[in-house]
Amino acid sequence: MSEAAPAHPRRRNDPVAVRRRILDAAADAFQADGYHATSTHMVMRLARVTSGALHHHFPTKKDLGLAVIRERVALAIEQTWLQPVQRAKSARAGILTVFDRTATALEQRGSVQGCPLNNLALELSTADEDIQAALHALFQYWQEGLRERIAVDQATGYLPGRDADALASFVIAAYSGSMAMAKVSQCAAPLRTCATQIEAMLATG
Amino acid sequence: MSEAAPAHPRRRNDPVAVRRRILDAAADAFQADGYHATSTHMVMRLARVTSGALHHHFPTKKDLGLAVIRERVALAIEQTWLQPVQRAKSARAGILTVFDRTATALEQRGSVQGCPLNNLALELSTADEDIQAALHALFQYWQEGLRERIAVDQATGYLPGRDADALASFVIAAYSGSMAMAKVSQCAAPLRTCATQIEAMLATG
DNA sequence: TAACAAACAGACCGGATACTCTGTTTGTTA
DNA sequence: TAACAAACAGAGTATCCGGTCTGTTTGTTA
Repeated sequence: MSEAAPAHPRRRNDPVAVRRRILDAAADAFQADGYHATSTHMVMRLARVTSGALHHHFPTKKDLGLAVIRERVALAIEQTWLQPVQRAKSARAGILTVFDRTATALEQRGSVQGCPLNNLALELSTADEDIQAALHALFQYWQEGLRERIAVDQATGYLPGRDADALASFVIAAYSGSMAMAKVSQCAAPLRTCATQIEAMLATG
Repeated sequence: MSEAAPAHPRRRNDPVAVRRRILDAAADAFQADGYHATSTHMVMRLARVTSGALHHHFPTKKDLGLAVIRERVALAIEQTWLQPVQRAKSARAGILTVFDRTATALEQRGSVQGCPLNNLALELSTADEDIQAALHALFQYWQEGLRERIAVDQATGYLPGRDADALASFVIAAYSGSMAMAKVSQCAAPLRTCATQIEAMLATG
């Protein structure tokens, strides 16, 4: 009477939406404060859900962590790395675009929280086998996406060199490391420096 | 009667030795499990000290963390990076030696715990101002040591290029990032790959 | 419409965690 | 030798944290 039913009738609180709220809140909190420093109570508050709801969707904190890695961190890599690199006119241009976008975003944001994958990777990869496996899979996904694009450019003559996989690994390492330095120094300079070096490297081959 | 007094008489339990034991235990535990995942109780057990002793030397866990960063992690950087690079016949040779030694050590060790500075940096640099400052100072110390050596090589013609500081920053970023990847993949391959790329880079300039 | 299960709400709990506090030994100093 | 403080020993505590458990609403299905 007071509320109109949606076109496709659903439960009062859409469980999919609740699950998404929890995942968003957890991803934000893990990114800002780290996994261990984030309490489930904090996630409940941020997502505006009760303990019952949280544990209905994610029985344990580890389940929540795994879901964040597989559904949020993976998405971040897809969107900030793989898609730009695939859509750019060259692997080199794509990589430099990602560095530039990231640095610019950090400068505008004011604070640097770092790369979500690296943050969780360094904190958790030695703690739990399942989480380590999930993180490892993401790094491989990242590297494989980059490798493919580099291989395309090499085939069409845009890039010299031979070992596309090594180059992909190196680019990811340089990005991860410069993000770590940016986080500690709270400025984007290490990222810009890194981009310049990689630019020169991909030019001379 | 049952115990002989030392040459220079001291208290029964040398407080300096106790402090060192605590610091060693904490450094190991932080490196293996991370700061938040390590409880003060665990540090007490590993160092074989009581709560009274621990809190006498380090009133809070944060004090302990700061001391580990300033007295243990700094030492690690000095010993594994700065000294080898300074003593090598060239910056390039020194850098490659460090990569090779690290990779070899990891291969022999079987497990990869990562770079202690990076581990703590990504976990804590956004959490506490004092700790962030200590970590930042260490990165600068590292970068400055590398920069000096690179500048020397450039002056004597061993290395081309101009911006020694940018190069130092890049090398540290690449090392940090490849250590992160090594930790997640639990193998030294990313380090070896990274070393090869840097070798080529420093050769062609 | 009766049975059933998904989706919570929210009180409750055992254990852990960082830290405190009091007492005691021991070396130093006045 | 008396006073004092460093260097603990170890019991105790407030708080928090992840997780459980029971009850209730609500949509679906037979």
